[in-house]
Amino acid sequence: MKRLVQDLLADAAARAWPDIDTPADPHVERTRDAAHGDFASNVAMTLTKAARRKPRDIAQAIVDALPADARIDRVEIAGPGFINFFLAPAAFRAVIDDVLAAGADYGRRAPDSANPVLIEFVSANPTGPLHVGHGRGAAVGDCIARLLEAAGHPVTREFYYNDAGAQIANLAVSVQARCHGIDPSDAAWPEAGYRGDYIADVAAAYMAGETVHADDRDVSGAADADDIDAIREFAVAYLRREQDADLRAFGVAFDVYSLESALYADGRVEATVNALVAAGHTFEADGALWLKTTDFGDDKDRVMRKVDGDYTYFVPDVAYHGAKWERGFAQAVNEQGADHHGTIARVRAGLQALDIGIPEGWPDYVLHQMVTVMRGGEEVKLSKRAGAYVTLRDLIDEVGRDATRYFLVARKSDSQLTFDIDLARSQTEDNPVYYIQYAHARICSVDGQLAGRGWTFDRDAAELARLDTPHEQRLIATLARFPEMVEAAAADYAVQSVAHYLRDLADAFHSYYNAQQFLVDDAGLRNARLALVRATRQVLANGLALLGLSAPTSM
RNA sequence: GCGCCCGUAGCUCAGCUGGAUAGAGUGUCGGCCUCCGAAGCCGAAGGUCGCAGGUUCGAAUCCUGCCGGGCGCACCA
Repeated sequence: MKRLVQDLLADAAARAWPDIDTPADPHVERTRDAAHGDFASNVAMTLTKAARRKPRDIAQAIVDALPADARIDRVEIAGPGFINFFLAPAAFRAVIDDVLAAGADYGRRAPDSANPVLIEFVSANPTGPLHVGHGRGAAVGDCIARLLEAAGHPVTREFYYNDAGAQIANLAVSVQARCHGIDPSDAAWPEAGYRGDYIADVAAAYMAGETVHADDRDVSGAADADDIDAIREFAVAYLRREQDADLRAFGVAFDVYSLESALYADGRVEATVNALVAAGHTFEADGALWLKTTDFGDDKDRVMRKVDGDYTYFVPDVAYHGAKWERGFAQAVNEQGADHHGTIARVRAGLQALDIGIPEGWPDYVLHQMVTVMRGGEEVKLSKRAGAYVTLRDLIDEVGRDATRYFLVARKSDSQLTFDIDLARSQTEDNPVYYIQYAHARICSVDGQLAGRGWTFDRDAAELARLDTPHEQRLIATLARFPEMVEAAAADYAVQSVAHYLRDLADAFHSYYNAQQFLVDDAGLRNARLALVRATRQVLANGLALLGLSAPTSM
């Protein structure tokens, strides 16, 4: 509908002012106040300079040139020069049939294989259990993936992790110490070792010769406390298995796992270094090889190869993203914690230096701010080394999967988030997610009542024209807004919009429910109201699915 | 010191990329179940949109400078 209004306006403006450059895509928005119609546009105000006329005069000229359309009831000029559109009631109500006909596809665009998107998220290193911050990344990333799918993109969910490097070496040393019976309170405990109790679990499993399955690999514990390579391989597999179990419990699944070690094994890292050297963007200094990332907007040059001959993590990062590009993803999204924002400029710079046609702003980044966890009125510090830990698993167990997911996506990811565990637990009955799910369950319940009274829903008997109360108007308008919301949220990676929309929709429904009886004797009215309510249930379910939440039929 | 993010009702947060009288939830106060589920509804109170300038018909939104909070600034990832 918004599209229609935009097209009419563009047409009218062009005809009213053939000489000026009128917008092909004029700004149109939904009104907040019903007195302003259903849609409003400010085009007239934006043309004051070019047309050298008063905004209201311009608006009048545009309105005079507006093509007639049966779907538009009337058009008014208001305020400083807004053009307000009032939809024809029949066109307005058509959304009910649209929803019922489309079902789970309402608000979704047909998949377009020409626009695949890769979204990388979580990407936690296998050095410990996932914590709340990873949980936010998982919830936000998965929700973005769902939004992009709804917007018609084939989506690949990818998890990248470092399975070599210094952190992993530290992990292996920590597990080895536990294998030798050393614990963090002993003098012999490694300096920066991971102190968490889970390290002891890994060591025990390794010494017991357990076999773990993770990421399509099986690894058995060699039970040899002196074999550091075997320990490392086992520990990585063990912790990856644990992370995946938690992610599955959270309703998050990945299509592809990428390992940093693979980039070395297949020569990709070496090839990337050679390409960068050949492109002339490198130099040697102080015994190290550097990349002139400052040529591409970074604030300082970066070391690629250290004095000891090893590459810095930044090199495989560039190699990895170069590979992503070559896999055909013109759109790629990286969802990460904001504490890694410093790497963005250098990764993009490295990709520019490769000179293989990657656009400057590629890939897109969505950064989520820190999650502060409160428990017992105190902040719980998240430190893997200290071992004080609020795991994602804890939250799922204590707060519930749906509520945890909802809380983690209901806020703009740019904002810091305070997750009060006690509050989330004690407030389970006041939880916003229940408010939304309750609306869905209530409608299902109405359906049950319908059958109990010997009626069935009959769309053809529904007299939709009788849906004229303010509650009904508001509910219909909210249903009509869903596709626009999905499109905008997908374009902006704005997961919180979905949560807020669902709140609004549930609100519109609950008010209606309390104001009007649906199961009335008058069949024309009853079926009309049922059509509206069923359409509402469908959109609630579609929206909940975008967040990865369940749509219970009873609670 | 430099860079990024955030300051909106007592508290937690929205605000559709510059629009009309700044909105929800929660908390406080007052109402609503012989009636499809009260995990609900209706109403009241609650604001210098951190501060100061600037841009223009119009600013919570864009620009600049301050103030406050967070996160980064490795030959760690």
